[in-house]
Amino acid sequence: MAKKNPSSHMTNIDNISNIGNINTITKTQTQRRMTIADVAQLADVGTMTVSRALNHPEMVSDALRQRILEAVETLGYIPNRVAGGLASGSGNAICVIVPTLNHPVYVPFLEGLYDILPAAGYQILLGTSEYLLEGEEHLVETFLGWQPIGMILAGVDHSPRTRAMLAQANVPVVEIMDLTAQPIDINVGFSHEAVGQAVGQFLLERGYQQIAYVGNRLERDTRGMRRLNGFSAALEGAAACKLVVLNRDLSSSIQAGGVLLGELLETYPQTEVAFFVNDDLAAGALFECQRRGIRVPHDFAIVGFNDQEIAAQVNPSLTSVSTQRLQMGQRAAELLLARLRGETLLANPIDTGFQIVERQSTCQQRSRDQKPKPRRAKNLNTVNPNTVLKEQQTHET
Amino acid sequence: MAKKNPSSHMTNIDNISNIGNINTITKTQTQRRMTIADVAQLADVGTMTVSRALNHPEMVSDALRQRILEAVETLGYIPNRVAGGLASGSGNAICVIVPTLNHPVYVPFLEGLYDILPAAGYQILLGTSEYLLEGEEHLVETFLGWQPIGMILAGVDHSPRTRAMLAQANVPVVEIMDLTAQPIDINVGFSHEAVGQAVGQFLLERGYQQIAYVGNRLERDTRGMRRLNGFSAALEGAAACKLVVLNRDLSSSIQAGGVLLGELLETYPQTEVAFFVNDDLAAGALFECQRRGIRVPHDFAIVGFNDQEIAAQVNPSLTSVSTQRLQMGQRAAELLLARLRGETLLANPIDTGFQIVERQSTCQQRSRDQKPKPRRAKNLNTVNPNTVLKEQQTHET
DNA sequence: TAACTTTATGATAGCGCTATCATTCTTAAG
DNA sequence: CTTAAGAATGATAGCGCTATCATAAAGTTA
Repeated sequence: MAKKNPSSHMTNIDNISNIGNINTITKTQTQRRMTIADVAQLADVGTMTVSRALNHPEMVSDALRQRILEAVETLGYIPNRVAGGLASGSGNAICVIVPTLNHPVYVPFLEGLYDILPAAGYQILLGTSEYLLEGEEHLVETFLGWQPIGMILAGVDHSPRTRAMLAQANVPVVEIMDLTAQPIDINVGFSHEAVGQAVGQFLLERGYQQIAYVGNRLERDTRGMRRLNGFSAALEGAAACKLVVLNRDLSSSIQAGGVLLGELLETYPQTEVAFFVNDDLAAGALFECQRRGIRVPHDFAIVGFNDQEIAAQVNPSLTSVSTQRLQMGQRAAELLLARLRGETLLANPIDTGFQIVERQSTCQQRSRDQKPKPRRAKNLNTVNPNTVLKEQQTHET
Repeated sequence: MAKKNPSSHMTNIDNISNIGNINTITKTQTQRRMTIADVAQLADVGTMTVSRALNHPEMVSDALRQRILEAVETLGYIPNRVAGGLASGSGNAICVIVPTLNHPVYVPFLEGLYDILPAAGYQILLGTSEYLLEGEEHLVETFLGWQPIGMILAGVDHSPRTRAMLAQANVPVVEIMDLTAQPIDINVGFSHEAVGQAVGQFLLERGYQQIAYVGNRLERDTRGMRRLNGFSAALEGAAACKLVVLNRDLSSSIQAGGVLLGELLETYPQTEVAFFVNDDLAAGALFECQRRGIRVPHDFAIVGFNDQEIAAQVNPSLTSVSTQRLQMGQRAAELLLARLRGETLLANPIDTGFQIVERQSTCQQRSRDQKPKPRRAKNLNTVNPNTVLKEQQTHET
């Protein structure tokens, strides 16, 4: 086959752009933005009446409200919330800090927030700390300048200055995705130690002994670290059991999973099962196994974390730990709103729990010498991946 | 094996929370937030000097600046940007509207923005339109109330009212992810028609005739629709060629890909290749093929869109169309900043182009009766997935 | 030394809005 | 018919900051 020209494409922009001389800086008329005074004048009322008509309609007579709304329409007036916030002494910004957007885990959580907070009239300011405490500190400082009425932080580890600023700002704070005995204020999450413990227990019960924990940038990933602690604690009891930890500095992703698997098998070829810090890594490891002809779970078993969609969909499907991410976001938002309304929070550190979802990438009973046939993966997609019991039944064939 | 108790875990919250009577509403001292006046008083200067010391340090003598910074430190003063923005007449918010966070495509794009804009001192307000023009309209209205100095919108389709509001607000606008002949202002993206065209051409060249386009919520997905238009146009020329379109209302995801594949094969069993609206769907279809024992690409070929990481990592790897998402975000941010600085933009509709990345899920030359052996997928992960030519060489064996 | 810059600082007046209180106009009660 | 109570509206004074101009202090030139 002849070498093809590289399939790179650019539309002919000339054809598209030579429509007119748009796009130079021809924003001519610097028309003043409409203010509440303009509306008041047009409707022949005072500014306060306009303000009321928009914010407390019930306080204004029908006739005037009608006239005012017409004026608003005519002028295309949009209230300046910055000024409004300043005048009323309380803005409506809620600041949210997550480690990264790059990891699909934070997305459902954010969705939970975006479902609720904007609908309640609040504006979300989002920032990413890149897993750095200093990043978080800097964001908190910046965000506080926006006079937020609430803050939502992923994680319970914060620099002292972060804590100091939050304390002084006197703003409701929700810490999320993790559980701590000393929350700053509100705390919604689950215990990562407990996850590690449970998975360790789970693997022991299934007869695994040569066990690996595979992470990525664990120095920064305090939650991954905490799972490791629980994991390691669970395995400590078992005498025959050996735990190795592999940790590298790759940008966490599917491909990294493949790379890490390669390293793991080179360094510790006797490893029977690996618990990965997330499902992307686990999936990457699985794909690499497929390429190398390693049978999963027979030759090598895989456990992921987060129960992302990919875990349920690959073949063999991945055993993982499901967490209530959307729910965490929603609960965080609800609790914050409740606090803003001045309500007393009954239970505070809220444990949203987790579930080990057992799928095909781990054996139900590891038998050291026997060679069980790989399981058929047929019709898995008709099984609702959200129901643990069903999925477990699948394995009971 | 005995039925295990469902592996659901909750940490004992009582153990954790009964540390003290934190967490009732015990935010006692409603200490007034520090203002610039407090700093001025402590440093024994005027408020303007404080303002200058913080915003234009070079205008203040060393001695005073020193004293002021100390006072700031002592009081833990954080400037109120809301008030500052109001006073100076120009805020520093930049509003960004994307269809969803749920789709990994928008994440690298947002990263591009978050790389550049906050570093330049701007605050990003992010909103999701959920693929609805009314959603976008509502967000634009809300956002304009924050007196943004710039807006970045995904897509070039907007409701008339959205356009009107943007026009009246007189704010620089960047439309992104798509290309149009009539941009509102700045436009960075690529042509989805051209993508469809190119993929159609690509498949024809490889000898495919029974071709499907598989989408999800195409009514809303104007860009997917536009790719379909280009695709269909490209196939129109070929006489023997038949195009079927499958479109459902599922929440786009890997699982949906499997479902859609099932439907496609039931309804049009003779289909040879399907072009999916995104890689998640394509991957889901691939996994379903694996479960059904359908050989890809021999029995059925798959083309995805977006060149997400999963496309390169699954086995067989997926042919897809790569787009410059991170770059689009960065360019958008840069162009917006340039415009804010008052610079003239040379080229305006900027076409960031695209590339068809040929991988293992499509045959290089479809031979209707011959049965080529499935290709080995070995060592694919040593190939840099960002380099098209290398990947194509892989196929030239 | 007078006249003129230059540099550093402060006083003042808003930015666009809303909280508050005063005023007017109704309506009900005595 | 008077008075009290309520409902609707407006005038005013800030919210915390910065633009602007005025002022004071210091340096420069002839």
